[in-house]
Amino acid sequence: MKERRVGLPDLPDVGEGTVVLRFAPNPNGLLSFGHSRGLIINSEYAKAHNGTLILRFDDTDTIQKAPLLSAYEKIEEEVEWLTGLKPKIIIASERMEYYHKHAVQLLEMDGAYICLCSGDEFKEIRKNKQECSHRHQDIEENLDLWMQMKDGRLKPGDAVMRVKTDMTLPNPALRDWPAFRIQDTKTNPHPRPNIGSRWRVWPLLDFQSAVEDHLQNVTHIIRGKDLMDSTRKQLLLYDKFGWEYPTTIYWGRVKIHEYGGFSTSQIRRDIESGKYSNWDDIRLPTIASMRRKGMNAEALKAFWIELGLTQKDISVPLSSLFSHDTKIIDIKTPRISFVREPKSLELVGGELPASITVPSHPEHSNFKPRIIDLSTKIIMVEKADIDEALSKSNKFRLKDLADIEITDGKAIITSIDSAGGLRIIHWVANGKETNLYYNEDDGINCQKGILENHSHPIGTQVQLERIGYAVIEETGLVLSHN
RNA sequence: GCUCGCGUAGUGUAGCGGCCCAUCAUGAAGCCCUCUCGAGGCUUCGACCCGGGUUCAAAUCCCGGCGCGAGCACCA
Repeated sequence: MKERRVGLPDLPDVGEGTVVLRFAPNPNGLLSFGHSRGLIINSEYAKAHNGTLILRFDDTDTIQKAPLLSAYEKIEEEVEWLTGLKPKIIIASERMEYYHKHAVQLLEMDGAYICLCSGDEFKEIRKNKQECSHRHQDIEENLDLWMQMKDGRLKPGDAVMRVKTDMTLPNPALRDWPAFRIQDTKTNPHPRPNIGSRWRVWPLLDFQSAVEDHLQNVTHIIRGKDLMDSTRKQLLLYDKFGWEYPTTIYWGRVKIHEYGGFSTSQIRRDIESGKYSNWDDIRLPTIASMRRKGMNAEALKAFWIELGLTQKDISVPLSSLFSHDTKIIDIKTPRISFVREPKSLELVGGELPASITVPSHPEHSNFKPRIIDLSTKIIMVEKADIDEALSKSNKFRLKDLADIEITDGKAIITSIDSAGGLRIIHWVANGKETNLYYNEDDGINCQKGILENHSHPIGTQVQLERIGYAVIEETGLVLSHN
């Protein structure tokens, strides 16, 4: 039997120098679940090779995916939470000089031209493997047009800079791809105050990313296979500059059963319109939301490492992620009782003590035990359990308390010690009315119930016995998962 | 339409010429343990997309088919 490989495959092409990887989100919103893959895979390799992780903000679109000023710091914090690493920060919008410098250099090498075709016109030309007239402008003309793009004589939509590849390339995506376009930053200023309306001519992803990867000595690019053609475009650019392209690795598409299609832009609009309360709304597939619900960074890490780097498109249920999380949180969550649809029962008979002490965890004694006052002799149990009592057996074991027999709303104690063989149910004495919130089909459900009195601070993750894990918040409980 | 990529149990994943009547996890079923329907332990179930070829030998290499996905934006 061959040995089973565990964890991530070895990183290929690890040379003498330091390994440099990057994670490059658009700060038009906070990180979503999907981002965590790129972050974890790249950071794990960086850690394994004692290399560098670059967090690069690709904030070069001020119109369609305008950056969110507050996202920069928050993403940085999310990255540290998720990876445990302090990444090197690069902000594309603050590095425009470099991109412009390389643009001019490329024009001077006759490796690019300013194209005045409309998008539709060029689409047709590309499809037919033709060349547009602008392709044959001489270098001086191109440099002049570049100036016109920069100084405002050419308006957004009038011109783009295209990298001269080959219009007969079999892959249509690679034919003279666009590298720079004009954005009206007077009416749509960049939200970073030091950038604002300073630039009109902005690089597109393929150019900006390619140049920056070279400038940062990125050694490995690991990303989704939807960016394969992007690599091929960038390779053509690297050839012109005589640079060596990093090693690239791709992963396939992942779909989570429970998550529909969503985009950061859409989430942002929905938050702004009030559909969602914020980035940590429990319905959202964001890192902020998952964190709020108690998800562990380690679970996310284990989950993505398990999926690995295959290029096949996969679809996984959320329960697969939760099973990793359960393993991590089970030992560190104190147990507490929460009764949904409570029905009260009066305890009758038996030698009932005034209070009992119950452990907060079945195996670990590092939690303070719970002391439960029984002086009122009234307890609450779940309606579903009572219903079962009516239909099947009316005998139960109240967990950690007593064997009982239910008749007419009374719980007659038959034994304090467990006689065994009885169904064990949970209960609450002296609880507080509390709401348990959980998301289901893009809606928030609220389950009312009685939560056992406790002294856990806000933010504590607990296990609601027989129900699942939840986080205690100011306004109630938020279900993690069961 | 053109281009690229991918197809191993229900879901993920390992293996990438002989060690494979195929790994591990998850899931389902059952049992054990436990004063939770949680955790833990054990058992069982279940897969190499199809068809050719190469080879003494193919999940693994080649070709064809089929299926799935992505790119062809003045988004990232």
